[in-house]
Amino acid sequence: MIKAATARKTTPDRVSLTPEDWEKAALSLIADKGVAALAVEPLARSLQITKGSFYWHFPGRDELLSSALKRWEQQDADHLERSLAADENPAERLARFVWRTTRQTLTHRVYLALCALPDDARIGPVLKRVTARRIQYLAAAFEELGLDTEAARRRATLVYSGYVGYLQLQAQKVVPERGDPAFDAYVEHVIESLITSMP
Amino acid sequence: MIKAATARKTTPDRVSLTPEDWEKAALSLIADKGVAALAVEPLARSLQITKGSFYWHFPGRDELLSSALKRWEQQDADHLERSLAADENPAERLARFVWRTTRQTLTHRVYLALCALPDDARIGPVLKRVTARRIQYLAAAFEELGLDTEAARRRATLVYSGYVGYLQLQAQKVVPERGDPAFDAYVEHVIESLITSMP
DNA sequence: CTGCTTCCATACGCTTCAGTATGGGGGTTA
DNA sequence: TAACCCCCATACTGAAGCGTATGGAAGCAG
Repeated sequence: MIKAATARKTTPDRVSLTPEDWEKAALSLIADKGVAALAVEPLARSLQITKGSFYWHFPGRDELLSSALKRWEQQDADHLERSLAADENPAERLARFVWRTTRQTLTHRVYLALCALPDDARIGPVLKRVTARRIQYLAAAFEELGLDTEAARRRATLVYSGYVGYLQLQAQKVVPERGDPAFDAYVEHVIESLITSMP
Repeated sequence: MIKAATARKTTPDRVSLTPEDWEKAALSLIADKGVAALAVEPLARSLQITKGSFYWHFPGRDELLSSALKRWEQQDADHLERSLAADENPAERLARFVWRTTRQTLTHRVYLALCALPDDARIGPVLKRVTARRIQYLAAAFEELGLDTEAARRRATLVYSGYVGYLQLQAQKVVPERGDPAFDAYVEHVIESLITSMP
C-alpha cells in the first residue's frame, strides 16, 4: 500500500536488519518482560517490521532465543575475564565485584528473567554455566584469602545467594534500589559481614 | 454423544468439585510448572473434567489465581504466626527458622514461581506482603538480640536474600539439595556466619 | 411425578502466536 | 537492460487457550 513510510530508521544508517539486531532486541525484551514475552510477532512490531524479516534470518523462535542467550553468556564471561585481569588483592577484588554488580543493570535483569525458567532446555544449561562460573570466581578469591577449598565454596555460595536474592527483592520493590543511601549502607553491610570479616 | 463414560471419579467419594479443589490444584501446578502454565483447560484435563465445571465455580482465570494466592498467603502467615508463638530465645528461633525453611517444599516452590512475575498486578502485592512479613519477622528477632532497628533490618535482609538466592540456585541445580550432607554443612555455615556470630 | 437447583459436558466464536508460502521491490552484476 | 539475490510484506493454516451459550444428568423438595 503505502510505501513512502518505509524510510524509517531506528539507527540512522541501517537499512536492513541483521541477526544481531534481533538478538539484542530479544535480550531487551527478556530483560523487560521476561522470557515468556519473547514472541516473534510482538518483537517484529517493536522493530517496526514484519515476521517475514524474522523468518528469513532465523529458522524459528527457539533459534533466536538460543542465539540471544549465547551472546549474553559470552558477554558475561568477558566481564568476569576482565575482572580477573585486574590483579588487585583478593579482598579488594571481591569488594569491587560486589560493587560492580550494582551496575550493568541490563545483564542482571536478563539473569533475573532467566532464573524464572531454570528447567527450560535452552535456558537451563546457559544459566547453570554462568552461575557456576561466577561462583567459581568468588570461591577462588576466598581461597586466595586463606580459606580451604570447601569453606571458600560455601562462602562464595552464600555471597552469591545474597546477590541473587537481593535481585529478587529489588524486583519486588521491598528493598532500596541503587541511588538510595540505604542501598549503599546495605552493600557496605554485606561486604563487612561476608568479606572484610575473614578469620 | 457417549454418556456412559461420565461415571469417573478421581477421589473415590467425591462427586463434585469445590473451589478449594481448583485452588489447590492451581497451587500444585504453579509450584510445578510456574504461573504461566496455569491455564484453565490443561488444569481441567488434569482434574479429569471439563471447562464447564471451572466456569461454574469461577468467573475466570484471574479469579482462580487470586483465590489460590489468597489461600497460599494465609497459609504462609499462619506458619509465621506459629513460629512467633514458640517463645524460645531469639537466636534459637532464628536458627530454627532457617532450618524450617529447608522443609515445606511446596510453599517454597510456589514462592519461587511467584518471584518470577513480581510485576504482575495480581501476584506483586501478595508477594510483597509475604516477603515483607518474613523480613519483619527476622528483623524483630535480630532486634531482640541487641541490634538497633536499622542494623537489624539490614541483617534480616541479608539473611532473607540468602534464602531466596539459595532457592534459585537449587532450582538451577548448582548447589546441594536437602539430604546431601553438603547441604547441612552449608546451612550450618549460614547460621554460623549470620546469626551465631553476633557482636 | 414435577419442578428446581447444582454441577458438568459440548460446541462455538474470538484472539494470539508459530510457521509456511509466495511474491515483490531494490540494488548489484554482467 | 536483463537476470539475480537479498530482504521484507502479505496472506494463509493450524494449534492453544479464554470465555460464552446451552443443554443435560442427578439430586432434592413439594
